[in-house]
Order: sequence, then C-alpha cells, then structure tokens
Amino acid sequence: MTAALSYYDALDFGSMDQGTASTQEHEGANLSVRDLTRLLHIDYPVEAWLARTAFALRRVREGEALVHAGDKFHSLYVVRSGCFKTVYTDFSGSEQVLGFPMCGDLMGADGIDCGHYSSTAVSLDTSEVVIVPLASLARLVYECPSLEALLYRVLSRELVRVQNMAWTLGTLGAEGRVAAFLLNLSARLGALGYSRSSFNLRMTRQEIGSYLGLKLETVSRALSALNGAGCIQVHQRSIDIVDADALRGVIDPAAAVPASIAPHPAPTAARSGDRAARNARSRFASGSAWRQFAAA
Amino acid sequence: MTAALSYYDALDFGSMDQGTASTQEHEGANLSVRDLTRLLHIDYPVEAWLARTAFALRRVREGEALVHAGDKFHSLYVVRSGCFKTVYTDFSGSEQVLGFPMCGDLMGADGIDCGHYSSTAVSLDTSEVVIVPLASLARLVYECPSLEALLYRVLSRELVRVQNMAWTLGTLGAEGRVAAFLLNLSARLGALGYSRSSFNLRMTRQEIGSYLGLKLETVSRALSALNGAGCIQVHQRSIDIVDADALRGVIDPAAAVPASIAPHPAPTAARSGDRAARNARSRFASGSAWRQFAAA
DNA sequence: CGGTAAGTTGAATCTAGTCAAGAAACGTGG
DNA sequence: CCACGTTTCTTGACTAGATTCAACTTACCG
Repeated sequence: MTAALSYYDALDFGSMDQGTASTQEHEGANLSVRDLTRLLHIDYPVEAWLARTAFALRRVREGEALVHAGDKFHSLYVVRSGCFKTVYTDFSGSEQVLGFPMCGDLMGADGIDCGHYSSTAVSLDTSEVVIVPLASLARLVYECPSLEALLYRVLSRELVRVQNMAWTLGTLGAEGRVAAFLLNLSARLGALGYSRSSFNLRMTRQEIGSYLGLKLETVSRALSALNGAGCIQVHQRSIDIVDADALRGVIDPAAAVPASIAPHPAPTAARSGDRAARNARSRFASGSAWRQFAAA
Repeated sequence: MTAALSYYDALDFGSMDQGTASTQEHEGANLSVRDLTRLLHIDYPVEAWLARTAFALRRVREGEALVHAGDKFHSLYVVRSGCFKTVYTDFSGSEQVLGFPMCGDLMGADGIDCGHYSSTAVSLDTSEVVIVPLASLARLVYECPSLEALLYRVLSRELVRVQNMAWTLGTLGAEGRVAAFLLNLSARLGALGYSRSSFNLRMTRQEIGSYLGLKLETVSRALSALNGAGCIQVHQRSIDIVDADALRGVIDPAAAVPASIAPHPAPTAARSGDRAARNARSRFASGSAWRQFAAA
C-alpha cells in the first residue's frame, strides 16, 4: 500500500491532508466515485464497494480564485456547478483566458507534470467543485485497477479540447472564432440539459476576447455582425441562437466543421429535446426581461 | 489479471496484437521501461525486474504517416529519433499543424478519450518511434502501481505544451510567434544535446505558418525582419540564433516570457555547454556549407 | 542542365487593433 | 424609488499588421 504511493509521497502528496480534511468549507454532501464518473460523462463499471470512497466538495464564490498559477499541485478539480475561467497571468500584467470550465469539466491537470499549477482558476459565479486529491486517486487505482483509464480519458479529452482551441485560433477570423465559441457553449449547455438556443453569457466581452485572441471591441463587433446576419440575437449577455447552421457556415463556408467543436462525442444526456430542456432554469437560462424585449 | 484489463478489452485493446507482434518493421532493439522513462525525461524509480518488459520500435520514412486522424486508437508513440508533424486535416482540404514532436515527445494521446486519433502524424524525416500499446501500459501499471503517474505526467506535460501554444496564438503577433517558435526549437534541441544556437529547420515555411496561424509569406517576412534586426541569421532552412535575449524581447518588450515557452522545466541533459553540444551532429546540425557562407 | 519545389520580396487589400465617445446596465446609498 | 458613479457594452474613424497576388530567386533532384 505504501509502496503504491511512494511516488506521490515523493511529490509531497502523502504529507498533505486529504479528503474531507482538506476542504476549506465543509459541505454535507460528499461524492462517490460513481457520482464522479457520471459528472464526467464517462460510463464506468464501478464496483459497488467503491461507493464508500467519497470526494469532498468546495464552494467558490464569484470572483474568488480556486487555485493560483504557481501554487503547489495537490488536487484535481471537477466542476459540479457554476462556471470558471482559467487564466495565464503573463506577468507583465495582461492575462490570457485559456478556458471556461463548466459542470463536468476538469481543472488543475496542468499541474501534474511539474508539480505546480500553471494557470489560475477564477470562479465567474458561485460555483461548486469536487476535490480529487491525486493521492486519493492513486490509492483508488491501486485497489481497483480498471479505474486507471478514467484519468487517462479525462486528460486526453482536455488535450483534444485545447487542440481544438489552437485550431480555432490558428485558422479562423474574428467572426468565425466568436461563432465557434457560441456553438461550443451551446453544445455544452445542451449536454447539461439547458437550452441550446438561448442562454446568458457568464463572462464579459473582455474575457471572451482574451479567450479568443481578440480585443473586446472586436468581439462586440463580431456579435453585432452575427446579429445583423440573422444568425443570432444578442442583447448584452443574453444570446439567442436563431440559425445554428448559419453559424456553422460562418466557421467554414463549406460547412466543414472539423472533428467537432463540440466537447463530448454525443453524450447521453439531454435527449429530451429543447422544449423540456428550456424549462431547466439556471444562471445560464435567459431572464424573461430580455425575452419580451426581443419580441418587441 | 483479466479483471485489470477488462476496460481496455471493452475498447478492443485486448483483441489487438501487442508488443513486437504489432511492429510493421521489426527492429532488433526493443526498449525497456527504464529506457522509456529516460527518453521522456521523467526520472523514475523503476524496479529492476521491470527491465524485462520491452517496447517495440517502428521506423517511419520521410513523408510517411504514422497514424491517420480517425484511425482506431491502440497505442501511444514516443519519438526516439527524427521529427514529425501532427496535423488536423480540416476536411475542406486545408490542414493545420498542431505540433512538431521530436525525440522524447509523445504522440497519439489525443486518441485515448474517444478511441480514435484526432490528428495525423507525418514524419518529416526518417524517424523512429517507440510503440507503447495502452494495454501493455495498463498491464504494467497493474504489476507496478508506481508507474501509474508516468502517463499522467506525460499527458499533463502535453497539455501544458498545447496551452502554451494557445497563448502564443492568442497574444503574439507574427514576429513574436516566429521568435517563440525559434526559441522553443532552440531549447528543445539544446535539451537533446544539440546546439541551441545553430540548427536546420526540418519543416517548410508553409508548415511553420500553419503551425503558427500565419501564411508562409508572413513567416518568411518575419524571419527576414528578425534577421535584419540582428537577432538571428537565416538562410533558407539554416538558422543561427545570434541574440537569444533580443528574440525574447520580441516576444515581450518587457522581457516577460510566461511560465516558459521551453518544453521541460530544465531537464538534466545538456549541461555541458554549447561547445561540446555543437559537436553532436545530426540532421538538425547545420551543414558547413552555409556556415562559411554566413562568415562571408 | 532543366524542371520543380521552396523561399523571398513588393504592392495592394483587407482585417483586426487602437483611440475615443457615447449608451446601457448595475450597484450603492440617499 | 431615484440619483449617482462605475462597469460593461456598442459604435465610429483611423491605423497597424497580416493576407493576397504576383514576380522573381534560390535550392534540389533527377
């Protein structure tokens, strides 16, 4: 057992407080391995007895940082609710947003290799994350080797996501990037059971621009242009996707979206159609105020 | 034992021929786990008996594809010699280069999650790769749990690399991107024992441009500009870095290079200084023809 | 030696950035 | 509830930087 953890011990994982002990704010509900696999949309035959292993939760208030770039790595985090931004703080002050992790997304994986997180994770919302200490995971894998591939898959997924991002930045113009961003968001929210066609952005134009390698004015202009073209309806943070195919056309006139901008290859959730999904309300769901405004 | 592999079996790893059997071209030399960790620059306490496990090699000729996007995933690959490009073939024909894996770099990790490689790997050179079937790795981890973190770290490293790429594409202009590209190459070659200041590019302007999100003419102009500014000396594929600090200055006038464009956080190799390293010749090393040209 | 692929350079065009002003939403305190 | 200041967003005019198109040079390979 100790042999199984020797490597992690060498990285000082062993000396850290783990599990519930490391939770800054204790929540009553802890999550089982089964819950975790569901959250990650990775179907997994988890032995029943593993259910006793529990992962702690942590609540992060809007604007609060979950981890800072440079902090010592100890845990991975899976978003359970809310929305984050992960940023590189290019220490001449300016920051580059690397992603907007949402429910089911992984954070902190960039810290595994060198032992320090390489990006800062800031909550854009009152959020909740599952704390997954790497040491706990290692112990778990030791007891149940079939779990090994879980982290492999999650890391691989993250890799594909960032590669997609690099593709977007490398090949698309401003409007294409914004269109891809909106479609991506739409797909992810749809997979979570929210409306694919109507949602509120949790981030500012500045943050979107930083993420897409654009200035905030350019993002604003691109949104206005897509609005004018009839693809979407924008009003501040409120987005209505009127014509998703037209949006895809903006990305590639030959309608060839690569491997997929969408996050997961057709997960099982949200098969119930938009009508039901639209009833699922959250901070992402549009407020009624703008809806009547749009109708006018 | 079979239980340990059940998940992989489900993904058809179990039914694949593994180890030497899957090598298209048998090489006499197979690599041990120890060799592999050294190649990856990850120091690891590997139990001696693990030395018997051997990974097969495969030779890939210039222009040949190691894997194609969409192919069924079965193995990871670690470059042992030569140089590759990994490309997204945006199926309207145009392709985007995602990276130039070299000795010690991992390829194929983007296939773990969904079971298919998402990018094509083409050799730019006569190259050699170590074949690491994921099933073999799983078996190995079952026998020696401390190996588990090996793949975690490699995947994490890859993630950081691509995030750095996204940063480059998102924040730098043409000259900055080219400068970052050259510095990155310089650092990687240096870590392998080659000259940091003088090398030959293995890729065309077109491929560099695709990688950096630029057109080939822009790459050419940027190189000429850096040449004119006295940072480097360019002649076709031959690059001499005259003033690395000036190059860093191009990236950020305030000399603030983020976390590091460099690949690995100061690996142990190549501490011998440039003089000794310059003697290490390879396809990357500059030919003498241009050297005298440069002196003129 | 000639043909082809790769690289350089110039001029015109277009896209995104910059600077700047104004409008709309938000929060706070009266 | 309203007035206020602050933040966020939108829009316009101008500029800087990258792309495009094109001509030309240089290397490479039979």
